[in-house]
Amino acid sequence: MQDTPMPLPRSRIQTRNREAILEAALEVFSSQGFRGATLEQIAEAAGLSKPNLLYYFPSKEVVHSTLLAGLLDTWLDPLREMDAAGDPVEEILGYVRRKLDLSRDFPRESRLFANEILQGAPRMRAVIEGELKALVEEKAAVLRRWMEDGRIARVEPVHLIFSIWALTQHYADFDMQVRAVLGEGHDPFAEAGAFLTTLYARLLRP
Amino acid sequence: MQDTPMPLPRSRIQTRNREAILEAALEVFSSQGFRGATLEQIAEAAGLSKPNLLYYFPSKEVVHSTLLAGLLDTWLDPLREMDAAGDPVEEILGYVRRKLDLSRDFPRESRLFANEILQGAPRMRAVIEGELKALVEEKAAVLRRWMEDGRIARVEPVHLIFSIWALTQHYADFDMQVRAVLGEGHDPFAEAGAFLTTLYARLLRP
DNA sequence: GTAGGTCTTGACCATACGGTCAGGAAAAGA
DNA sequence: TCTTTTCCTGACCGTATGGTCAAGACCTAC
Repeated sequence: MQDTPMPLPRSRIQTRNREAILEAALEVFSSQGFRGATLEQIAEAAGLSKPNLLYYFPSKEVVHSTLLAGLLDTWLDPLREMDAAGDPVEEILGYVRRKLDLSRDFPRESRLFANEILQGAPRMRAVIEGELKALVEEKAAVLRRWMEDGRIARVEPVHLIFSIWALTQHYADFDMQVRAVLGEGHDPFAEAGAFLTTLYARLLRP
Repeated sequence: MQDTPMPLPRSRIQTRNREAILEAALEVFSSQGFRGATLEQIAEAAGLSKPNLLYYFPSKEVVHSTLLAGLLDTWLDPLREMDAAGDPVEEILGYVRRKLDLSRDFPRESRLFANEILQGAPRMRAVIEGELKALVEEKAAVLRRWMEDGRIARVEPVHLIFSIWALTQHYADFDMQVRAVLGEGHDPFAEAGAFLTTLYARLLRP
């Protein structure tokens, strides 16, 4: 259920194959969900046989958990970077920008995460109730301070953060729908960037 | 793959059992995804045996498709109701309100839909590229008109609609995360209602 | 009541899937 | 080179799952 905590030494082959497996698993899990994915599919996408995959990871569960574990930090970093000492509107717009960039550059990771939460986060509950919640509370306090100082408009800070998650992740998770509705000749992420900048500038103007 | 178009006569038992199956299937599919759900689970939740379930529906696929088919209209109705003749801000806020009510009252339907889009909408592509796209274009034209008449601020209309989808559906699809971060003693949907009203009022003020 | 249709089920089937294992191929070390 | 360790695979196993079927229970109309 858990990878060895000790960073056991890894040969070049180990490193290469473990990476190939995780890359392939990301592709398959994010587009098929945990139960929808098969070890066969993952192994093939990684250019290995199924037993060989199971030589590097003891079970399907562990592959999935490893992927999720590596994800959260990347996902939270943009929020961590929001600096209480900076200019409020710039800091928030910067956060929106960085989060949208993640959606554009790592849509599979976003969908993997979405899949997990949709199913009730059976494998991430602890992390969400711990690390994630703590970070949100910390940053909500920063936002509240800015509001009290009259530097941005007053809105419920936690829901402000939710709105940023919802709006940015939508473009990764619902990519198919977004592109279908927009039709050809659009750059969803560029347009989203412009739209979201306007939206938050207007919302936050004191 | 498709239900009989003819509304064939149904006995009371047929009606009751088909309904029980669809209700149970909604519960299971929305929380486990298509492949994660088993006929056994659905049958049990419906109070039937597996072969009996298969007496009413020829396959798992058909149960799922039937569910999806019945969904889209409910999902699109709030947008359809947005009236070009009404007051712009009121109409848009009314749409947001109705969509948020759907998220609150039919979260399972929202998650079923989200699951489907996440996997690339293999069973809904046609409908999204047809009906959904057409409706969005129609309403985007209404919004654009309102902008040209100076009755609401100028923003990209289609992305405005996307933002409403993203923000309202987030509270259904990511319910688990929202509640975990908010902690006890919160009413996510009530708070979301207040937040979204403020957000769109400020965004749209001419 | 009873004949004819509707509904229900236990037993069964084929396949897919996660996972194991014994042994061979390939590297790495001596 | 020879030995040891790491890597890889074909064949296999047990279980879960979607789906079938023959036969019986239950309704309902006459």
